[in-house]
Amino acid sequence: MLDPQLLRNDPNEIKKAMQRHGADLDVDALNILETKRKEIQVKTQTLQSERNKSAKAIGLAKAKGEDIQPLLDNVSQLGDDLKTAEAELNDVQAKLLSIQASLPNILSDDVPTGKDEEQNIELKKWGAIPEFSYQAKDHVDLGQSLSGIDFEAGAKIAGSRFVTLSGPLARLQRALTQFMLDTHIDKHGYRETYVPYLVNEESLRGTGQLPKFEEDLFKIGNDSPYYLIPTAEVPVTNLVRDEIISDKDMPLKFVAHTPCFRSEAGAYGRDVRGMIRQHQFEKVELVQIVKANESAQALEELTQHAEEILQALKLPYKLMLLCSGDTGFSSTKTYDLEVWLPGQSAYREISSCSNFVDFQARRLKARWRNPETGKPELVHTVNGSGLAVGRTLIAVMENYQQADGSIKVPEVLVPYMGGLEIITA
RNA sequence: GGAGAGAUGGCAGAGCGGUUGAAUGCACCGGUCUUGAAAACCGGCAUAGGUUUAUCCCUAUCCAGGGUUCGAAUCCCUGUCUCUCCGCCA
Repeated sequence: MLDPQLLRNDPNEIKKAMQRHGADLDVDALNILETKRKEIQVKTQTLQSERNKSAKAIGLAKAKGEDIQPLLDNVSQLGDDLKTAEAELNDVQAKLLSIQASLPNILSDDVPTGKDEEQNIELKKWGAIPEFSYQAKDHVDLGQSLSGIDFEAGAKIAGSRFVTLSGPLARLQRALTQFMLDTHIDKHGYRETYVPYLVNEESLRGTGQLPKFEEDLFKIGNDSPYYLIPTAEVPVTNLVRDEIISDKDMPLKFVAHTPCFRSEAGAYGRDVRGMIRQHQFEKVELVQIVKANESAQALEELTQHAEEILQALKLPYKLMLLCSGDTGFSSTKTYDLEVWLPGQSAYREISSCSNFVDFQARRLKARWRNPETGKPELVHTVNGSGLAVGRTLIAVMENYQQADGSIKVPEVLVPYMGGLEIITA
């Protein structure tokens, strides 16, 4: 959520910023509502003030044993007026809030203007693209010939966009997860966290998935529903909801491994082959809770931490700066890491790292106490995948494939594979 | 699943329906004292919103949402969460 103060003071400037992020703001409607809000709020507060005064007067009179009936007569109308005014105020404020909730974050100045992913900027290319003396196989073929990936079984048990892994490939996915966690914990200083995979509505509001993106989520129950997490960002970032963090605990750096669940409602026909786009996938997520002036730097570092995993696995990748049109709703600036997939002869997203500044924190009421002022200040939140494990598995399989269909185990993973160096059928 | 207890400031913990935004203690900040520190003493110390150059002032907030009342932290209802006992269970 944007700073309402900002919205009030300079709506036209916000409108411009919103257009860059592909949203619009009806300034006139906003101004009308704002004026109305002020008027009704003043009226309501005046009435409340009157009520409080007379209630006190009555209390005093009663204590002295005076006749309070005339005072009571005086306030008979007040209650109804107040109730009407309060109802009106609630109404206006709800409307204002829904406008605010629908507005995306203001993009950072260094985010290039652009329509879609075509206009993203390539900042870096790392690693040599492997060459094969044969037509490179994709992970589907590799996995089936190794009897380690079974899409039919996934479909039978659950439905489309589900998969089962077994044997060494299942272990390879676990090895990747462990390797990522260990690296981030031991080398990058993150704190391991275990969190619920089902969350309530409030948590999803906090991180901005609700109210706008409900169709991307799996919902369970109706009266007070749970949602399957689409990313660990939701439960992990909500750790700091309604908290005031002590200065000496800042910054907070969390890493969590969770399954992620996405309905992929808008993705019919996209990536239907293989396990690129699943309803359920594993991800290791990095979350940093930092002071306001530290978030830009934190994004750079966090992205670096994700890159180091790819480098350790010797997987070729590109670092992309997303353009305005491709940057997510809550983000001010996003880097994507795209890994090379020989089976597709293409780079595909494997990590997305974003700086949300105070946008999530405002909703979350996530603050830290600044010792200089003694006052609580909103934190900044930064997060990114470090990495999407399912896609990393694919990348390893395809990049480490050998002519006979076997897969070499990346050096850093061998200890996690119980010494196994080659996965064969 | 059954029975009971509870939810109050950064933390702990008081609070007869009536100047209670809330006692007290701890923590924190400033000061006195001290060679320095500790102790002691004095003072300050919630959050959000409205108005304001600013001070002031006003409003809201004692888990959440309703209700009773001139007036609710306090009474009633509903929900959420926590704790204790019993049962069940990985």
